Parts: sequence; C-alpha cells; structure tokens
Amino acid sequence: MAVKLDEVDLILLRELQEDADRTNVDLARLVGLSPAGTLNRVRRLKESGVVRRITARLDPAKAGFPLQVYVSVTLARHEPRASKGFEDAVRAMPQIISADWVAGEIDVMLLVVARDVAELQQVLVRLSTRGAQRLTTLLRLEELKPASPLPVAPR
Amino acid sequence: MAVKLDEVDLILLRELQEDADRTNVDLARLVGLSPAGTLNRVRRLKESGVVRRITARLDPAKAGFPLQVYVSVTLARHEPRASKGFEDAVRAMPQIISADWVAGEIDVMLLVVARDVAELQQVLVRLSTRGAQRLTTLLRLEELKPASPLPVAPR
DNA sequence: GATGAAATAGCATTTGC
DNA sequence: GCAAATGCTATTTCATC
Repeated sequence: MAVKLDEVDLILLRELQEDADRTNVDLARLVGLSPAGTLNRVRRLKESGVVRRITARLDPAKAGFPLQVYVSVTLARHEPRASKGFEDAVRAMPQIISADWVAGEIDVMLLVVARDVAELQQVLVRLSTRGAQRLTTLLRLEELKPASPLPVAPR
Repeated sequence: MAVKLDEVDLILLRELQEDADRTNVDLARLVGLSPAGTLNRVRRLKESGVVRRITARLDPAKAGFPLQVYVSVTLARHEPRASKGFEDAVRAMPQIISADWVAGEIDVMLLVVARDVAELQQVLVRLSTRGAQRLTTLLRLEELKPASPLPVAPR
C-alpha cells in the first residue's frame, strides 16, 4: 500500500503539506533539483496517489460556520442494508465535512459544521432518522493544535 | 468573526477547496472575471484569513502511516498549569495531526497517525504521562466520506 | 531511468484606465 | 474591475550521466 519514497520525495511532501502555494521553481530551489526534475517528481507523487489533492483550507468560523462538532455515532443495526442507508444520508449532508468508520466504542466518527444551532440540530435529527441509535456531540471549543502535516520525514 | 463574502467569493472558495491546483487563468474563466480581478479576489481571501493556507493532502496509508486513530482525552486536572503541560506535549508529538479542545463528555479530541502499533502506543503512553487521565482510542477503519469542502454556497 | 539545460508558449502580476 | 504589457514560470524536448 505504501509508496516508495526517497529523500527528495519526502522533502517535497513535507513542503507541499506545509505550503503548496509556491512556484515549481521555488520548490526546485528548495530540494536542489532542476525545475524539470522537480516537476516530474511532483507529478509522480500526484499520480501515485500519495498526494491526493491540493486544496485551500479555510477558517470555518470566518467562512460562516461558527459551530464545529465531532459527532460519534452508534448504529441501530449493522446489516449492510442499514449501513448503506446511513452512508447515503451522511454523504448527502453537506454539513458533514468528513466521516470515518471506526473500531472501538462507537461505529462512526463525524465532523460536522453548522451556521447555527438550528442547522446543527437538523443534521442530528436526520442522522437519528437514518439509522443512528446513539449520537454523542462534542462541541469544538478551540484549536489546540492546527491541522498538521503527516510527519513524513525519515525517523 | 465571519468575513463578508459576495457571490464570486463563494464560488472561488468552493473551487479552491475542491482543487487549488489550477492556474489563475482557469479560475478566472470559471468565475467569469479577468485574471487580474481574480488574482485580487484570491489575494484578499488569503489576507482576510478565510483561506488559511493551500496545502497538499496526502493519503496517510500511502505516505507510510497505515494506522490512524481518533483519541479522546479526559484530563486528570483542569488547572491552567496542568493544561499547559498537556498542550505542550501534544504540540511536540508529530504523530498528532490535529487536536481540539471540546465541550462534552471529554476534554480533547486528537487525530493520531502511526507507522505501527508500537509507535501508536508510544504516543498514548506519553499522553498518559503528560496529564491525560482517560484515553479512548478509535481505530479508523475506512473512510465513509472523504474530507469535504465547507458548504460555502448561499443557502 | 532519471536528471539537467535550453526553448517556447503561457501565465502571474503590475500599471494605467 | 478590465485591458494591455512585461518579466517569469510551467512544460516540453533533447542530450546526458
């Protein structure tokens, strides 16, 4: 599953995770390769899927979503059909920013954003009616450590 | 807190969250503005802090981190001094990809990556010795819904 | 098999409107 | 916000180690 990465790849990954808003020439200087070589490396990293995408990360509050909550979900039933219905509901709700199946005390962990309490409640209600048996809501108060790059450096 | 955003800003934010790996000219065509105008808009979005940064998002497993876990933490003590020590420990551990103070059943929600079980355990032990009273670990099994853009479109 | 250097086309960015 | 202009950059090609 893991892709083979040499030293230069690791530096590129580190830098691109930190700040992808740079010219290829800057990157080239950074890693000590020619622009052409750097371009090839980066293309390969994208094609191999190690780099999934380049995206803008927003400040949720400034973008109009002052409420951010972790929602942990226990499903009422675990048959594939029930799960499928729940999955569809999750994917259809734009306020759900990410969702993962997990192993542990609960079944699914969600990250939900909302413009106000009413919108949040709407999401929670819909989850309840689409297969969630128990919902636990954790209101995000403050960032302790911001979204950080994967520590791809050699150990 | 929220920044004033008009229709064009919202389109730009939507597109940049989806794929920031495009030329300014492409973006301009997309929103129907001149390249210069588009550049100004994007610059303003970055300066205002709505756009925090442009980053590469990696596939954790392909980047060498097959283990990803949510770790919920209850602190042993809640005095500022104890919290500070815990915060420092969290910020110092590169395997902790993000961390948020939350309100609810627990105090802090972490996202942790590791190359193997030993590395994960090392993180958990360190958290325990730095103020965590109770740790609950949720192993991420499978992505139900991938990291998605904030739904900034007008309602 | 990947890198570097050179060349071209296209882009980012500025200025004046 | 637009249009035009300039200086750089992305990207290709080809030679090279």
